[in-house]
Amino acid sequence: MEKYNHQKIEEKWQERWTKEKLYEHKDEPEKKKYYVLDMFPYPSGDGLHMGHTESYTASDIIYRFKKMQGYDVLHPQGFDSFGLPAENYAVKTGIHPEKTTKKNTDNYLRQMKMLGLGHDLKNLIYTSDPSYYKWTQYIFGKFFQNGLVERKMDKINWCPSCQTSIANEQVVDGRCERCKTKIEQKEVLGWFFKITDFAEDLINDLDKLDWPESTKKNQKNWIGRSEGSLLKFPIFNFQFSNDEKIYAGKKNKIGEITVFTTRPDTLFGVTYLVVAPEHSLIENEKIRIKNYDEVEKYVRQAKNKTERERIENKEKTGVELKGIKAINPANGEEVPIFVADYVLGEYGTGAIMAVPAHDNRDYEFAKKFKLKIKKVISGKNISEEIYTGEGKLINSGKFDGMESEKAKKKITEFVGGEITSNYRLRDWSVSRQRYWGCPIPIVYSPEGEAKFVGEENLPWLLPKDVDFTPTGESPLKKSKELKERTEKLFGQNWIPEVDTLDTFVDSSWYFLRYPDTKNEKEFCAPEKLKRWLPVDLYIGGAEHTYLHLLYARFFIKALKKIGLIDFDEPFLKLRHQGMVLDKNGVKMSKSKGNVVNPDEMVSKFGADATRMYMMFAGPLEDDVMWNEEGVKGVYRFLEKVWNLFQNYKLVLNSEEQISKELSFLLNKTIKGVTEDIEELKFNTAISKLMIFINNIKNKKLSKTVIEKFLILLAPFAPHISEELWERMRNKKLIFLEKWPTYDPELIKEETIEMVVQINGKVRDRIEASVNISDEEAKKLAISSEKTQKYISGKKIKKVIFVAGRLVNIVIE
RNA sequence: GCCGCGGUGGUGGAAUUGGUAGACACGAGGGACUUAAAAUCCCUUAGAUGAAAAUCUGUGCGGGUUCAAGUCCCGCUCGCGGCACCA
Repeated sequence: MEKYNHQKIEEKWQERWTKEKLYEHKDEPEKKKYYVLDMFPYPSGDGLHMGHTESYTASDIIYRFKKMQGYDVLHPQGFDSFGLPAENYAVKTGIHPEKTTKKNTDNYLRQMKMLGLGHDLKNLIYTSDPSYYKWTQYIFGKFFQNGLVERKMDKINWCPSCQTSIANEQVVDGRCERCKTKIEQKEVLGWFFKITDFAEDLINDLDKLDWPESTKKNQKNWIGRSEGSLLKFPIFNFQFSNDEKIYAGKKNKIGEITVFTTRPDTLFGVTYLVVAPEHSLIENEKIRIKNYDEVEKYVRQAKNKTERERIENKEKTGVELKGIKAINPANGEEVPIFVADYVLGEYGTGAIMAVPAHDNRDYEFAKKFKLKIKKVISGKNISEEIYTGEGKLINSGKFDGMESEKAKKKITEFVGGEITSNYRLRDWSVSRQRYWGCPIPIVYSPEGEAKFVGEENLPWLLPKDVDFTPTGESPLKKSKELKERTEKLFGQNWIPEVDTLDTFVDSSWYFLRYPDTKNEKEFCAPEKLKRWLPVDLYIGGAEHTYLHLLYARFFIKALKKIGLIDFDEPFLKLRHQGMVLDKNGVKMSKSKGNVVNPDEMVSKFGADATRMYMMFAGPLEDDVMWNEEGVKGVYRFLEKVWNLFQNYKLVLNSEEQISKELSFLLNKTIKGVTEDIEELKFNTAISKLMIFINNIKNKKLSKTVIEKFLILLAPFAPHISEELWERMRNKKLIFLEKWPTYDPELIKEETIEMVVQINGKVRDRIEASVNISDEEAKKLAISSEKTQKYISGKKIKKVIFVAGRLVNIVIE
């Protein structure tokens, strides 16, 4: 008997499939379409990791399954190939990112083939390729022309030593992750996409998506809608007599502060206002603020902190703006105004009304600065002076006795405020002071006016004459070619934009390109968009919940608004894969030295076993603990299958008649496996395949039984299935076969094991007809010997019959 | 602190969505084959009591709803992930 040689089989079929162009997509318009999409990888030097292996295997299973079910399936792949690591590598080694990228993507492609992944390699996408980023720039231009892009000040983390901007993620304890230098905050002018314009739709449309509930909830919270009111507080300048503490009374109104509050019902309890360090009031009232030096110092300190530092500082800090006061519009009371960094410039209006009696943070602040605390809502306090819930109003003039809910509206009306929604979501800053990214297709006139370079000038190429050593300025600024190009096209003294786009821009629309990757006239032909979009199934990590998935949704909504597409959500169904941990449940990382890579696993166990174990270890969305002991289990299973079916002659009986029992088992397996794959429950699908094999020993098999089983196995373990399929003397590839269907008649059971419970405890099991009547079942249950033991002499209160399952006898 | 997810045998996990808890697999123990080992095959494997039949207990903890709870509700607790003074 021939031994199962995974290496030989896998290499053979990977070559054959390529040769026979199995994965190359050909339009089959008569079939129903199915678009299954992977989150394309960033091609790092480390190659594919096990997380990719897991999610790509999952989508590959769906691809093969749907294809055999008769769908026209699009299963593309590409690379998110712009990005920082390649640039950093270039700084270190002088090797151009283009070269690194090519090397890495080639390695990824080799690994994907090695795993038996069936992507259409004739339609790959590289986001760093001009033929792709031409359309990223085209879309940017469309957004620009339609008012969805805006240029404003942005705050970035700046490392003075590395001379570069640093992502939040790379700031550790306020210091640069790499060189440990203290990070500064720097203000730069940058481009923003107005994602906040779509906040409402981004929340509401989540309801129509088949996405994990947790992901939808998280996105909702991230966008963070809150209902509240905008209220205006007039501000006055106070004239003081000689003594600072005695002022002559309110004189001139100098303006007003608008606050956003979710609790307008507590307006009467306001005892001070707070503005964020960024608030324009401070700069505007410079002359009137008597302690401006102190205020300015505080503001400077606050602004220089990173976002995280500002937040981590639990102790409340702040400075009163002396010389000006605000008036509570509800009761005319004078209240002091503070600047404090617990109020954020970017949220709401950057100013709050403080109600220390009913808000935790205001309370802490008031305690520290010895400010008045005025209770205006009656409610049960839990061990503290503050009550943050709603209730009946007190100390609120004519609103006393009113419920919070109603008072919110009435008080807002009373002071001429406006009821509104506010979002936590911020506009998306897309400018990066980097080289290896998509150039922003903008040029500036000598007067400084920004202009889109125009579709005729796309792709607006990334210049090559650039030294990427960081100097504190965008690398493209050093390109002579870019400058000359700009002047040649637009005139003397025109200057190019030198920032590049956030790589999330590249990945926000790539799935629109796949159906038409070679199109030079459009990012995708309208009829192809119509046929293929939206994506039917998207598989990828949950870490993309907030950025990528939200940005892609925004792109679709923006493109629809502009009229370039006619659907409003990109991904109808979304599933996540879990993390791959080591066998002790610890995250894999280079520093811990516990990283397992696909190359190693495939050479040891083969692609089929590696794929199958990933899928068998647990539900797709759960974390997988990579345990080689566990891989053995599926390997043994494959060996068993191999040994059983490798020889056509040994396997077959001359007669095709198979037992009732076997056809029952086969049909049940077909049903179960089909339904499980449909729901991406691959672990239980595989267990059903195992059960089938465990139960066919000593049974007479036929060609069709074995073939049907092989087709069921094929999406999970494509190589071995194809090999055995060929050995069954089939000429056509297994993946061109039809997915088997089952006969519902053949899996009907005639008898069941009916459980008899007494007070909910199982006391007996009786063989009964599936169609047993209520009355008969109860009679049978009560008359059983075992049951009698428990119920004799007791009074039966109630008997419950659940068809096809059980009888529960309730006794006293 | 807030948000999300979760806690089932020695281990990974299953459970028709309120109806037989522990499918499938790993590991472990025993046996067969072998001079021996590996591989393979067969049996046992939630815990307790028991020679056995059997009985009781059991899905993080405490309550509740129900004829019936791993599944639903309330209160805790522990673990993981994310976000962070969001007014």
